[in-house]
Amino acid sequence: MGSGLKRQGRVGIRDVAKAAGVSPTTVSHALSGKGRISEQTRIRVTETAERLGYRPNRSAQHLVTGNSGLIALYAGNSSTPTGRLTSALPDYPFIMNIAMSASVEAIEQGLSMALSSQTSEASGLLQMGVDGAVIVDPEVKDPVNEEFFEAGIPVVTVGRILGVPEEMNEHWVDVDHNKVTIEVLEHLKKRGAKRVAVISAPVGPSYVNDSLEGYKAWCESTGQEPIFHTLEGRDYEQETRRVTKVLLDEKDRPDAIFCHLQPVSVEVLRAVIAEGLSVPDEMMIATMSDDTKVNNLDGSGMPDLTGCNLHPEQTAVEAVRMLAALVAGEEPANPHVYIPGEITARESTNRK
Amino acid sequence: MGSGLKRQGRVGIRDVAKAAGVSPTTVSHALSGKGRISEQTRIRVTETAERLGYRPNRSAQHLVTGNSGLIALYAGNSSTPTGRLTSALPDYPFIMNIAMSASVEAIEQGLSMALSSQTSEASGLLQMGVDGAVIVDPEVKDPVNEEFFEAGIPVVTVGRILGVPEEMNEHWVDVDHNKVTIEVLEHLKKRGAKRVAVISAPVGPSYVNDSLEGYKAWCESTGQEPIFHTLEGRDYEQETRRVTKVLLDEKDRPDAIFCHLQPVSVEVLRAVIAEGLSVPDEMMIATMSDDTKVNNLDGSGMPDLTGCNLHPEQTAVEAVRMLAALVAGEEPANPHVYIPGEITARESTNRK
DNA sequence: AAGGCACAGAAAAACGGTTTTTCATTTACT
DNA sequence: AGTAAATGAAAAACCGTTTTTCTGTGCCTT
Repeated sequence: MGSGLKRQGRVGIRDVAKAAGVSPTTVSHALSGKGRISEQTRIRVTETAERLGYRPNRSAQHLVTGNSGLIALYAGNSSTPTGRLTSALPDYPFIMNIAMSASVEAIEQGLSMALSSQTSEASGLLQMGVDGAVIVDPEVKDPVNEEFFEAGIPVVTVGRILGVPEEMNEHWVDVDHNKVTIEVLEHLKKRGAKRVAVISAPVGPSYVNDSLEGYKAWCESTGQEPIFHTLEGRDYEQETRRVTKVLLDEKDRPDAIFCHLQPVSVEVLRAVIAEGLSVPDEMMIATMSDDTKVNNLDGSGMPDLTGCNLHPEQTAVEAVRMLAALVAGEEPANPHVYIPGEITARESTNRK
Repeated sequence: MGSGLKRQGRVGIRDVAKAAGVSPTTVSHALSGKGRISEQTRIRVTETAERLGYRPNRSAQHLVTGNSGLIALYAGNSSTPTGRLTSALPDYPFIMNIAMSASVEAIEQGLSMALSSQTSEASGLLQMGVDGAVIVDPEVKDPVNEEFFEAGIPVVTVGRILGVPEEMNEHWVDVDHNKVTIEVLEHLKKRGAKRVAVISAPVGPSYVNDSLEGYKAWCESTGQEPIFHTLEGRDYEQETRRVTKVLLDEKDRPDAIFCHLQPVSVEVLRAVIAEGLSVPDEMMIATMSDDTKVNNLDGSGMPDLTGCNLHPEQTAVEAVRMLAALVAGEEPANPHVYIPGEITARESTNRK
């Protein structure tokens, strides 16, 4: 008997209360830390709950607190130069890793997360009454930002929105692109690079600014003249080849190139090799966004690309935690979180 | 006043009841079609609800029905030969598109969806009490299948589990790979191909079998001798180059190659061009999995790759709908759904 | 004409928590 | 000593649905 019944064995707050010899109220208070109860009771209740494997029913919690328990993850149309209007989510492993980790962390926090990569979807979720949103690589131009802001629901961005008043972008998590850029530059220098050029992603996302700032500061301190190109056109592959050619044809040719985007660095790698230069001996190449699946080019005759581990998982977890706090009405410990990234050295910079 | 209060204006079932001059019970019945009420009342109530913009509170619904309102989307470790143990989700745009569309359809169905790509995550969600799961490209070997099955929660797979008893894989949505394969072969033939070779993904997922079956049937009917290679090794790029070389060196060389995997066909394209053959004139190349971002190779000097539109969005929607029905305790209209795919002809097969 | 039976709808009882209110003890203060 | 305040915990109310049970009707049957 009972095998056909749903969730029948599930232990509820009343079971815990009975087992601990207290009232349901006390259990609720003990676990949430909200009421006034003695430390002794709190401990006893907590242990009992743990022992029985009590898990509060999320629906019941959300019902009484009045929120939906749903958060949105929005990664809008990417400004990276793919040449087509494409949503960022499916295309970039970095963002996908964020989505995955965010999803499991949301569950952990008693929330669930819906994916959206288009304005209409985001608006739909807003109508639906989401409790909050994580916006990945936000852009000033994107109307979605304002929509969420005006709806008054909490938002945490991954990356900052540049050029808006502080109160419109109060909470964010960001990878320290400035620092990781400098780390890469130092690495290149240590491996013998004399002149390092940068091929930057199109301006828009904050990471582009941060990285370029890091580069300029580094040039300042090392005395190197800055050499950088920012991609702009619709066809990034062609643009990349053009820029690469310009760099290779310079009288005082750089001997290392650092690109923001992984596909760009692959293209650079191809172009450089096609030009007859050896990598890494005559030219070192590194990328900021790292896609391990693609960067490991074993057997293709091309060296594996040095990249950066930008810790998408950790970034996601921090963003969701911050958002969960905001949704619960608490002010997060720190409204701005920087995640450190680090270099993943591979063959393309392994000059001896 | 009230601006600080949460969701205060939200219209509930009582508001609708009051406006329609009936009891909340009647509203519930009118909307769900469950109780016994007159057609006239049902219409009046439905219109009132519509007019007021009534949206049922999901948490309240889930609370009373006893389920969590959460479904899992699981895409396990891919068997495609990346050479590394990598989770399928972030790497394949096809799967990501499924995840995105599934997420929004879940919301539409009053559910929310959690992503998982690792056994541990899937198990965690199971513990958490998910109401059901969508498993993408399931494999017999994956213990997750059995775990869900034994937990007795409804599962819909995208693609079939081969070699298990019917009752272990009752519900699935599948793209008709057999048919789409034949469509590609017919396309190649019409463009003048005399001998078409196939480079297949490693066996495991049902689509590999289906496609190869289609190929064999087509060969049978056209009288062509089947020429196919199945990738197996850990290093698919090297393996692909080896296989391509074998094909090119044959005495009666094929003049068209159809690959299951998009990265494989890119590698084939490179190898063929490197060999000095012109595409599509001397060799046509097509792929089954289509990644528009990567296949459009404008400006790289390589022709765009002909692929197949496998309709990941539609697939996802069907799968989630079926699962939603199962979760609600209904038997879906059709336990097996085939989604038609079609060819997207591009330059790599545009022989004149 | 009375008993039974559909029928349409309303009232009441869950669902599993949280929050507010109430109550019974201590402790503290004049 | 008597009252006020502080403390710890229980009781009650509530969140917004669905489900179960109940109440009137009017109609059919005999």
